[in-house]
Formats: sequence, C-alpha cells, structure tokens
Amino acid sequence: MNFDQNIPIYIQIEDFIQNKIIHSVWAPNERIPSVRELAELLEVNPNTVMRSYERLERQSVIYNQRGVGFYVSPMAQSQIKENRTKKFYLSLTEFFKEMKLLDISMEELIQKHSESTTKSKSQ
Amino acid sequence: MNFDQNIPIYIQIEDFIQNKIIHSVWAPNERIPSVRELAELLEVNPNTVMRSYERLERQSVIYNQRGVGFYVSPMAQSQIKENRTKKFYLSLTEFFKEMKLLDISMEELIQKHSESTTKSKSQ
Amino acid sequence: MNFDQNIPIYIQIEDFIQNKIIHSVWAPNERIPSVRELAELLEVNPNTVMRSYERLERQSVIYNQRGVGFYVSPMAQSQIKENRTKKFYLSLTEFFKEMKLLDISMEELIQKHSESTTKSKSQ
Amino acid sequence: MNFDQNIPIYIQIEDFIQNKIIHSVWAPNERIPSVRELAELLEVNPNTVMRSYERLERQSVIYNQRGVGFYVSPMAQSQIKENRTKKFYLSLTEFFKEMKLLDISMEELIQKHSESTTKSKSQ
DNA sequence: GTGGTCTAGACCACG
DNA sequence: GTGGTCTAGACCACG
Repeated sequence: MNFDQNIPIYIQIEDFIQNKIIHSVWAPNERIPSVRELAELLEVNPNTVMRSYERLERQSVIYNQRGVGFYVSPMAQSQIKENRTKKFYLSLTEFFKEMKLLDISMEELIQKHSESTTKSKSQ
Repeated sequence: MNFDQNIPIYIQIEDFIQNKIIHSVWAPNERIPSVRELAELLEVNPNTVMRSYERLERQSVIYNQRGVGFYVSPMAQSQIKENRTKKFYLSLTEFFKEMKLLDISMEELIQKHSESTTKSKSQ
Repeated sequence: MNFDQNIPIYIQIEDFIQNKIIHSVWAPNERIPSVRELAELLEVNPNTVMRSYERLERQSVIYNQRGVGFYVSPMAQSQIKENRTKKFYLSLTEFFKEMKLLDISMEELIQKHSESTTKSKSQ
Repeated sequence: MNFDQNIPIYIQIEDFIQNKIIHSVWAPNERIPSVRELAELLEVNPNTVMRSYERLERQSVIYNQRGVGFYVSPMAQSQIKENRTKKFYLSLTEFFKEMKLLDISMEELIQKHSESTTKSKSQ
C-alpha cells in the first residue's frame, strides 16, 4: 500500500478499513485482521494500526471481543455513511466559496461531473 | 486573528496574505507589512511570519526589496488563482467519488448551491 | 566541523550532506543521521539542521519516512551532479570574461591545472 | 541598473566602478560622481554608495579630496588587476576540484573557451 | 529601519 | 524514538 506522505498513516488505514466495509468486502460481525496481521500486511508499525482500530471502535464501526479480535459492527455501513455524509455537507460551504472565488460556474461543475461519470462507466 | 489549532500558523498566515491579494486589499507592487509589523498584529513570533513570507516568495506571490520590505508581485493574483484552480480541479475526482459513495445526486448539489448563493445574497 | 563565517550554516550543512552522498559515503536509500544526532555532531541547533534537511528534501536529494527519519533519495547522486553541472557551465561565461580582463591565457590555465593534478596525485 | 538580488548592492556598485576604471571610462586622477549623484543615478540609498566608496578608498582604488569629492587613484587600474588576479588564482583550486567532481575534462573547457571567444569576436 | 540567521528550548503528532 | 512547529530573543548585514 502506498501512503500519501501528507496524511497521517493511521487516518489512511482508517479509510482503508472503512472502504472494505462500505464495499462489503468485510461483512457485519465478520472478524477483521488482527493488529499484527494488518501491520505486517501494510508494512507499518503495529502501534499505528492500533490507533486506527481505537478510532474506529470509538466511532462504533468495529467492536472488540476481548482476547479474540476486532469485528465489524452490525451497523458499520450506515454508521460510516452517516459520518461521511455529515462531513461532506459541512465541507460544501468552503467548496462553493472556492468555486465562486475561482469563477467556476455550476454549469462547469455539472459538465465535469458528467464527464467523470461517463469515464468511469466506460472503464 | 483566530488560528485553527490543526493547521500550522505559517500556512494560515500564507492564506491570510493570499486572501488580501486576491480580494485586491493589497495591490500589485504595493508594500506589505514588515515581518515585525505583521508579527505584532497577528500576535505571533516574527520567525513564523518570516516562514510564511519565504514560502510566498518562493511561489512568486511576493518579492523582496532589500532593506526595504516585501511587495506584492505584479502577477500575484493570477498566480494564486492558477494554483488554486489546479488544486480545485484535482480535488474533483475525490469529490465526485465521495458523492457517489454517499448517494448524493448532482441535483441535490445544485440545490445546495443555489441555497448557499441565496443565503449570501440576503446577508 | 569548522564553519565559514560568511556562509549560512544551513547552506554549509547542505553541502556537507551533498558531499557525503556524492562521494558515496551515504548510499541511496540509506538512512542519514536524525536531525538531533547531526545537530549534536556538528554542534549546532537542531533548527538549523532541520532547515538544511527541508531544503534537501525540496530538491529531492533526501526523503522523509514519517516517524523514522530521512533517507538518501535513489537519484540523489545524479540529481546533485546535474544541478552542479548546470551551475558550473553557467559560471563559465563570467570565468572566461575575468580571464580575458586579467590577461590570463588558456595556456596558463592548462599549466595551473596540470600542476594541481600532479600535486594531488603526489599527496 | 539591474542589481542581482543575491549580492549586496554595495559590492555590485564597487564592481561597477572598477569596471569604469579598468575600461578607462574613468581616467586616473579624474573626479568620479559624488555619492549623491551616483545614488540618484543608480536609484539606491546614498549610504550604500558611500559604503562602496569607503571600500574602494581602503583598496587605494579611489582617494578623497576633502570637501571636493572622490578621484581615481593614479595606480587604480593596476591595483584592481592585482587584487582580482589574486582572487582569481585563489579560486582555481575550488574550480579544478569541481571540474574533477563533475567529470569535466580540460579538453572540454578549452572547447568551451574557444567557443566563447569566437562568439564574442563575431558580436 | 529592513530582513536573515541562529540559539535554546518547549510541546506535540506520529510511528 | 522521529520530525514539525513555535516562541523568545539575540545579533548582524544591508540600505
């Protein structure tokens, strides 16, 4: 896995796990890799993975079965979506402000959007 | 000035200056406050302001007249807009991906946009 | 290490590191001393070393592994040589102009060169 | 006059004056512009010109007639050449070291030299 | 006056 | 442990 040097690794691991869950690679109540396994797989320090797990646990995305491992929460998918949706809407103010500043019209954004949709369809 | 605790102060000062320029508060070839003046105004250490000035100079947003002070580059405004526009377009891929993931339609975005525009008009 | 009083220390540290790399004392992808270590070794403030590292990173001569340390870039040697070669050729115009002004002939330069080569051989 | 931002202006003014003398634009025992005149001409601070004059006086390149002005020393030309020649030879060690480091041969230098000579002849 | 460099040292995020 | 940021303050070159 290639990490973006500007974003903390534990955040990127968090996203990595959320993506696995959101795309149903890891199902509800399924056991996810142990801290050590994932650390080895991603070639990072176990402390770093542990930090991601702690954060996800606090968000109720995963839960811990003591002595056994971590599991995907039953409500993980909706939980993640809810969190991200909140964040997304919060970021919109800044996003629209920047659009205005750069003289980028809504029409252009729509255009870009349809282009990106077409492109990903054809892939 | 209130600084966001999560973003380095020197970055926020950079943004502060770019905003002054982009909104034509500071005009091309106009002298900007000295390192010490701005440090006092923003209540930060001169070293921190110096760091921002160095970065802006490297980006050709400001230039230095030795023994006199720093000045707004003639092309600063277009320079800044160009940089930000590039960044904006680069971020769109992620933005659209997130929209899709969260089942947010273009229609809804347009709706939010017109709301935000109306709101700022009425203020 | 004795620093030249007329040249900023952070520049001299930059040169120091480039020399280590160019003479293969520090190999590609090898870890270089931590900021603190080098600061202690050279008896300067860590901030000063940090400044050199930042500059070398910007030049892609070294790169940072987060939480671990700085490493020699794979292309550092060729990168450095390329930069210096450019500088060298650019300086030639001035160099030849000065030679002409001082009535120093190419023959004399060749003579001096062979002397300097012989001297270093016999050392 | 366009000043190189990386070299102190008083040094560049020093060179400017030395060039006038070395190319016999200003003759021995001829009065040179007053500090104020030159400052106005070059659009710099009179203090800066004064610093250049002081340095040139110390090098016996110019001399001061109190209340009247500065004059070119009778031996100025040879004085300047002598100083510069010393500097030139002192710089050769570094120059040859850099050549060797960059794998630039004496043959190539000769080649570049003859090119530069030809070019300046044809101008 | 201006910026540029540097020290001493603190505190923090990250791994 | 690692680097990254910041303060407080000194000293200096330059204009």
